[in-house]
Amino acid sequence: MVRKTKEEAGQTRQDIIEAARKVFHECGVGRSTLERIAKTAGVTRGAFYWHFKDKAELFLAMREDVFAPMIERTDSFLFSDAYANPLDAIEASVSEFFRVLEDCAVVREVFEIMISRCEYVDEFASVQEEVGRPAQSFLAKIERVYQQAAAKGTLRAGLDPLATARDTWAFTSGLLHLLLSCQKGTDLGLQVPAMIAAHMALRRAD
Amino acid sequence: MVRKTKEEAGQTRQDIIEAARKVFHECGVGRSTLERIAKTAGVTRGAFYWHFKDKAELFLAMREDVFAPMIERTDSFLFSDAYANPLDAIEASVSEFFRVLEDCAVVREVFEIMISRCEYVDEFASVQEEVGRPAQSFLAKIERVYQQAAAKGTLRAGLDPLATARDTWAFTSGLLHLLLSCQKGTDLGLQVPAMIAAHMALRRAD
DNA sequence: TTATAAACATACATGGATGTATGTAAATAC
DNA sequence: GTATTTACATACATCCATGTATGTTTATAA
Repeated sequence: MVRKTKEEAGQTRQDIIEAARKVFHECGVGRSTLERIAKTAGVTRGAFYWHFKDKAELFLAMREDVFAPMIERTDSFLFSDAYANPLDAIEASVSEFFRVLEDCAVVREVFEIMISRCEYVDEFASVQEEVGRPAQSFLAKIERVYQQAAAKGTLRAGLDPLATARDTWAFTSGLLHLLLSCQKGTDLGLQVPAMIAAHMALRRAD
Repeated sequence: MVRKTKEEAGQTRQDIIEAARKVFHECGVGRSTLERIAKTAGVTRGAFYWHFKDKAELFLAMREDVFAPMIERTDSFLFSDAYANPLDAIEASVSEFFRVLEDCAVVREVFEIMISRCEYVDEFASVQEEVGRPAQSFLAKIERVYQQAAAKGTLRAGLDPLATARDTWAFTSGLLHLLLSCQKGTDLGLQVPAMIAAHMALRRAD
């Protein structure tokens, strides 16, 4: 019972990714030993080295596993034409992001690992750039949507779309970090929807 | 030449803290060996174990070294009575924070270590709480100042001081994280003063 | 049907980090 | 001026994590 079918091998790979998430979250990436990850997945380090080059590659795989669907999902709100007011699309997209973060433990764990359980040095320095890229493109996206709002006259008079986008960008990033690292255990989570609504209300035309 | 005077011993301790900052910043806290920190400071691990219990204690000392003056400084702006408009105090305080962050390499290094070069697990889990406390009290402080602004009529009509404080709180946190982890190397730093000004302008009464 | 290679498990080699125990010279207390 | 303690340096014991090399079985291609 050594050689598995391609399907079974794929499952093993997925098992390792999920084990990594658990162990990374519990021990931090640096202190997580490949031995422990393998054991948690019910395999040996042999299986790990077969599927991944090293810990960094596993980390990226784990991240990609939840990142791609997440971005796809929030973008679907952001670029939906179901909203007459572009500001509603932004609010819905941001709200959805934090709703998933609240409801989905897997997503939350991955974000917690990335934010406060990983040291971005050496092999992980490049990882940090990859993590920063979605943030950068989020800024570009909401700037465009704010421009649409300005064109439609739903953005408060006098507001510059780029400046407004940057403010929302920082707000979103800050909320994420406060939720997952600084203010865990407080009731901040309950305030999130109201905070988002208040943030957006400030930039709506009267 | 083994026993030093109290003064010299204090200098040794400071040397170790500064060496730790360098090494932590370069290798990350987890990968930083006490051997290397000691060597960088020009001492041996013996000196380290004399002055500190373990790596976590050193980390806290390094942090305290720059945190306390930083908070004292920003608070002096926040609570200064030199500003007729409390919103100006908030803007000055936040601006000063990011100015120091930009100008002072030591401060920036410590924040970069705390944000993206440390894993907050085990002994460091309590450290994370300590790091979160200034954030929590910053929220309480600016809420009070926003209340003062509301009382003086300088806060935009209809804005709730607490909600407004939370927004500024998230904005500030996000800007810090974007600057130090996600967007290093971009020109975001240049935009900071304008972003702060725009953020505050949005909540000023006409 | 056989050869090949996939999908691991096992074994081994290596090196480094931590913590503690001990040694020691000089500052300081008395 | 002596005793004591400080402020380290040195030496030692222990343990573990990584990476690679090798072995083994079976799916799969031909």
